[in-house]
Amino acid sequence: MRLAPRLQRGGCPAVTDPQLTSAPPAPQAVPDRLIAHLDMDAFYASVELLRYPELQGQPVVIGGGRRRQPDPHADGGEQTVHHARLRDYAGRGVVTTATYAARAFGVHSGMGLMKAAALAPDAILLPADFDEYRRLSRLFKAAVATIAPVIEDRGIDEIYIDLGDVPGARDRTSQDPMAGAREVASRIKQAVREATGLSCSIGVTPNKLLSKLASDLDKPDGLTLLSHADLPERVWPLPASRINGIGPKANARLGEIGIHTIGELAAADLSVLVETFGSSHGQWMHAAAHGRDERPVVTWREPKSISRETTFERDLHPREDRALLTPILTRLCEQLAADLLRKGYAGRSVGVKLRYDDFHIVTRSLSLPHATRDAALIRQGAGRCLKTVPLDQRLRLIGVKMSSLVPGDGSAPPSDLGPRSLPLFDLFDLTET
DNA sequence: TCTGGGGTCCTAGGACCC
DNA sequence: TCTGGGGTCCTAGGACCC
Repeated sequence: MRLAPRLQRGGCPAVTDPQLTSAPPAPQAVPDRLIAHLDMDAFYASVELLRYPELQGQPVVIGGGRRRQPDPHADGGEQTVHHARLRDYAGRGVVTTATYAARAFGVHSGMGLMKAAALAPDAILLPADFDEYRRLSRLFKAAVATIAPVIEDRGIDEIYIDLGDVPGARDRTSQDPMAGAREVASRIKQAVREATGLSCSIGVTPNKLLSKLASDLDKPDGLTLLSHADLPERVWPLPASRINGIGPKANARLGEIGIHTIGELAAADLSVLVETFGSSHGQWMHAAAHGRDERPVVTWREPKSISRETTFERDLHPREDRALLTPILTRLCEQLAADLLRKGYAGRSVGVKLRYDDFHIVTRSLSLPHATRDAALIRQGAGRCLKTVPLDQRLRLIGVKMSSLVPGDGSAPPSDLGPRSLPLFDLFDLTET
């Protein structure tokens, strides 16, 4: 069951429960928040178009292989590059991103490349270059930070920005109460363009949920401002699946009870939603459809887990292909150990993940006595996990994960590893046990 | 011509402790 | 011997997101 994103009370130091205060706070005294969501337009594909401007306007798909062609411009750029066509692809890759020209053929992120090739055989296929995408990601985020420093990272190509304390963002004119926010968002778009040569789309609303929706309303290169008053006209006609957190499963169940749009979800009987999705998820959905979301912009969180996984070029049998599987697993553990070292964490829990040829997934994990980032100990733990898993069916993927992360190398004495090992005194327990 | 890799959060049952 | 409840940790699975 999907999370019901918690509707937290955002950043209020003194949480005021109306039932506990003598005078309820005046609604006008609490100013609306001003939250932006910024989404880079077809990010990976647009980065590739910077590198290969001659592909501008053509259908281009990013995805698949790990090989990268030599940079045609590195040696003076005179020779013409011969790009791979989608029709020549054979393998198990998926579309990571597609240019808008390729999307016109029905190609979209997550689609198998073989299927995409059937739709757009002449599209150019480029392998992903994550180092370059990360470089431009840092550039655009740094550019935003010069104007609005309160930023929540949501991955390589999108962020939330709290505009609340940005000078001028709350300025209003008689015609436009959002004039200040509009001006600040325009400056942010301009700064991103100057720093990277790329366009982005921004939504500005009172909360993250609506801003995420709004940034998608006018893509590419859009700027959309919404208030709660705009809900009936701009948001309620949209499909329920546009709400961040309503995925394919929840959407299908909504369809079964006759709910297709956000407006229908907003009008739905709360008790029916709670009955269908459970108390927490049902109430969250109802609140979301009414545009209510108190989550704060979070500028930093500790990572919860770090993992490595790989899909094989062909399905492997756990026993027959043991000679192939063993070094793959060992290598994943070594990469994971290196990731932990680089990021400065050790983990107390080791887990493995297997995807069988029928796509069924099995996971196993175990807790270690001490946190570690040692490849050999990770490998040992993964081996123990594998002993408890069915191994009579071909595998498509194998993965290793460390969780229960602690900062450092895991060498701290056990007494520093957590509350479990600290003496606990119960002041109210006067009995001897 | 099936469907990558790296994450987060939630649920739920059982163990174990008080 | 049974009754009773609350809390935390561990583990497995699943939905969802970028």
